[in-house]
Amino acid sequence: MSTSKLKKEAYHHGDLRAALLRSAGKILEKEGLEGLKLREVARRAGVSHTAPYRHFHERESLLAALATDGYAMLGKAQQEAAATGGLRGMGEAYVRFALDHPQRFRLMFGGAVQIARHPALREIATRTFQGLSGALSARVPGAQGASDASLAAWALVHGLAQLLLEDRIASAARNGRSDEQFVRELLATVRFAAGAAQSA
Amino acid sequence: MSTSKLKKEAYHHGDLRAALLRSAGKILEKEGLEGLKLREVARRAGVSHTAPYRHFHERESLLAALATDGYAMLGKAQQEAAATGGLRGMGEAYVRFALDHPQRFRLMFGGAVQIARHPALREIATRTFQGLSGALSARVPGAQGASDASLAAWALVHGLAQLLLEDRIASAARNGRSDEQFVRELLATVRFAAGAAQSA
DNA sequence: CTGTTATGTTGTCGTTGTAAACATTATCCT
DNA sequence: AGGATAATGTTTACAACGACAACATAACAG
Repeated sequence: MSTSKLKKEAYHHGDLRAALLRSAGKILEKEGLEGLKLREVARRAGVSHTAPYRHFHERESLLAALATDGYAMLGKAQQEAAATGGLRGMGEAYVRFALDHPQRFRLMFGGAVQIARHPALREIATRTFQGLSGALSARVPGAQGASDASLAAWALVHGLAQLLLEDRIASAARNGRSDEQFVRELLATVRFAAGAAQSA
Repeated sequence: MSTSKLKKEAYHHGDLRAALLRSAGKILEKEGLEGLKLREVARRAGVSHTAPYRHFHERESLLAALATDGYAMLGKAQQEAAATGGLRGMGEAYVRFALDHPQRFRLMFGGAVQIARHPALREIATRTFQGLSGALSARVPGAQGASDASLAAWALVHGLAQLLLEDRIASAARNGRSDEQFVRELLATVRFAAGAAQSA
C-alpha cells in the first residue's frame, strides 16, 4: 500500500489548481461573484486558507482563470452552433450561454477582472471574438461596413443576453414565449446592411 | 453667534445622506465599484465610520441609491436627446451616457445590486425603460413585432455600450473613427422590421 | 543521496462590514 | 416653555477576509 490509488491524506494534493477552479466555479454559479471568497474555495478543496496563493497570487488571478475557462466554453458553444445553426444559431447560442451560466458571463463581461492585467485571458478573449466576428463578416459584403455590421450583430446579442440576465425585460414584452422563442423572434426583427445611409 | 451660517462643528451634519452620496459618487467613478468602501465614504464626509448606517442599512443600499441617481441621469439624457435627435439621437445618447459614466453604468447593469431588493430602484429603472421603449415602439408598426423591434434596438445600444466600456472592440475595427462617429455609423448598419420572417 | 525547488501550513496583520451601547440634537405634545 | 421621544452621530467591538512571512514537507535533479 505504498502507492495506493486513493491517497487519503497526501500533503501534496496532486492537482490542487484544477480542484480549486472546480470549487470556485461551483461557488461562483451558486453564490455569485461577491460570494466567492478565496478562503471558502480553499475550505471546499480541503486545504488551508493560504494554499490557493501558491497557484494564484491574488484573488483576481483566480477570477481571471475562471473567466478564461468561460471563454473556452463560449468558444466551443459558438463553434458547435455555427456548424449546425448558421449565423442565427450562433446568436442564439451566445444568449443561451449567458442564460446557462449567468454568473460566469457576468464575470467575463462585468468588469470585475481587469483584462489587461491577465495576458492569457486577454488572448483567449480576443481570439474567441475574432472567430465570432469573422463568421459574421463573411456574411456581409463591403469592407468597413461589413465590420460595422458584424460588430452591431455582436452588440445586439450581447446586449440582449445582458438584459435578460439582469431581468430588465418586462414580462409583458415576453408575451408568454419561452426564452428560445423570444430570442429567435426578437432577433428576427433585425436586418443588417453594409453601406446603409442614415434614414432618420 | 448662536445660529451662525457656517456651522463649523455641528454634531448633526444637516444633510449627511446627500453628502455621502456625493462622496460615494466621486469614489465610484474614480476607484470603481470594488474601491468604494463605506468607511472611506464616511471619512470623506467627515463623519465616523458607522454614521452611514443611519441612512443606509447596508452597503448595498448605498449602491442602490447611487444606481437610482444613475437612472435619473440616464432618463434625463434620454429625454433631451429625444427632443432634438430623434431615435438615432436617443441611441447615441444611451451610449454616450455609458462612456461618460462608465462605473455608474456598470453599477446600474453589472448585477452588483440585487434590483429586486430595492423597490425605489426597481421602480425608476422600469419607468426609465418604459419611456425608452415607448418612444421606440411608436416608430415601428405592428403589435408584438413592434415591441420586439424596440427591445432589439435597446439591446443593440446596450450591448454596444457594454462592449465599448469593457474595451472589447478591437482598435482595428474602430478604423480611426471617434466614439461618436463610430457609434453613429455602426448603428446605421441596422434596420428593424416588425413582422419579418426568419431569412437565414 | 543530497540540495534545490515546488507545494502546503501556521501564524499574523490591517482593513472591512456590521452590530450594540451610548451621546447628542431635533421635534412634537401638552 | 418644557420634557418625552425620535432621529442622528459616536465609540467600541467582533468576525471574516485578503495578503504576507516563516516554516514544513514532498518532489525531483545532479
